[in-house]
Amino acid sequence: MKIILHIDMNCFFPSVETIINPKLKKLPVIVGGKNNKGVVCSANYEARKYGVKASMPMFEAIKKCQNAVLIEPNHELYQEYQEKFILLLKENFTNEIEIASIDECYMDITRLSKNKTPMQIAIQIQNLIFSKLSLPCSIGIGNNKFMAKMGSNSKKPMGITEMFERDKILKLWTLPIEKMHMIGKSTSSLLKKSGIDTIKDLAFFNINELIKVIGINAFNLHLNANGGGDDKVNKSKNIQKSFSIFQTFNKPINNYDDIFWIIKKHILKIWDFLQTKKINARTITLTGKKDFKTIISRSFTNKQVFSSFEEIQMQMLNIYDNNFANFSLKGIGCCVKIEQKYS
DNA sequence: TCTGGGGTCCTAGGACCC
DNA sequence: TCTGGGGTCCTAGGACCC
Repeated sequence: MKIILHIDMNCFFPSVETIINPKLKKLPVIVGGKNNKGVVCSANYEARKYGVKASMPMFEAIKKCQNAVLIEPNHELYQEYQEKFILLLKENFTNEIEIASIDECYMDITRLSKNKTPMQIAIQIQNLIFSKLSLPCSIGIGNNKFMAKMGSNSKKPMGITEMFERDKILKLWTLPIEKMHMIGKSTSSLLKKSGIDTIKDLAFFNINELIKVIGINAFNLHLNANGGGDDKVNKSKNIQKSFSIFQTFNKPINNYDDIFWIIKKHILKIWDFLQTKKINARTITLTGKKDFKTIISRSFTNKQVFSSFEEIQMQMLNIYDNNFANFSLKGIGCCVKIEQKYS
């Protein structure tokens, strides 16, 4: 049986901003879109006291917390701090780390737990990250990734929660279905229509009936609801697969000159990224947002990797001409799929 | 006269996450 | 006052090859 940890940085973006600018300490901080536009990426606990939550529209957040310090997201900075805490974990604990997102990772500590309990290791990790980087985190401990993730979710900030088989009945099954990892809006609404309101309901639901409700995904979710799941910490997932830039406009646009410059601007950033990282791409995707729900994407794959900025630009404009020319667009995004190197 | 089956690559869209 | 941006993974279907 493996021992898996899930490390989750607490309100990571505001925490990093506070390291850079210690004056923010104890002030309500909201990282998100500017000028009343966009949504909240992340808010610290001082702001959350006022009811500010991630993914809430900015205007609403500002209304709830008028004295909040507003900061535009700086992804490069957060990336830097992610690298720092991952390095810290590798140097002091284990290489068996799977990065799950900018502020979370899984660790396989099976081998480390010969001499210490998982709880002791988790406490050490939490203390180390806090003392070296001033970053608070929550940790979940389980026998697979799902249970570890559910553990770290259950106590924030600075929590450590065991989520083993023996904890299933009290800590997992009592949760409402929408609190389950990988169950979002659409799946939870399907499940609720079938009378599944808690994770326990899901665990006891007939698997064949469940397949009829949510399709092939039923197997995995049913396994998870019963406390099982994937226990392989997969280092190969740490490789980035794509890179994209998206921009939403105040008003829909269909003027070709405007479109041309926006696409060019996006591709310049993409080309710069490819050059800096010394990586290649041969598949590009243009995404157009017609309204806030209707998103269309069209892609093109070249025989060889693209060798110049101009080549990508030409193909991207081609995609636009052939698929989007008649629409007004509320947003435009460009994406490249990264070709993995073989060694 | 009938028309398999395995495999790969590509595309579009959807669900989910932070 | 409207509802961001950057990712991952999965599915299903079509084209094409042998």
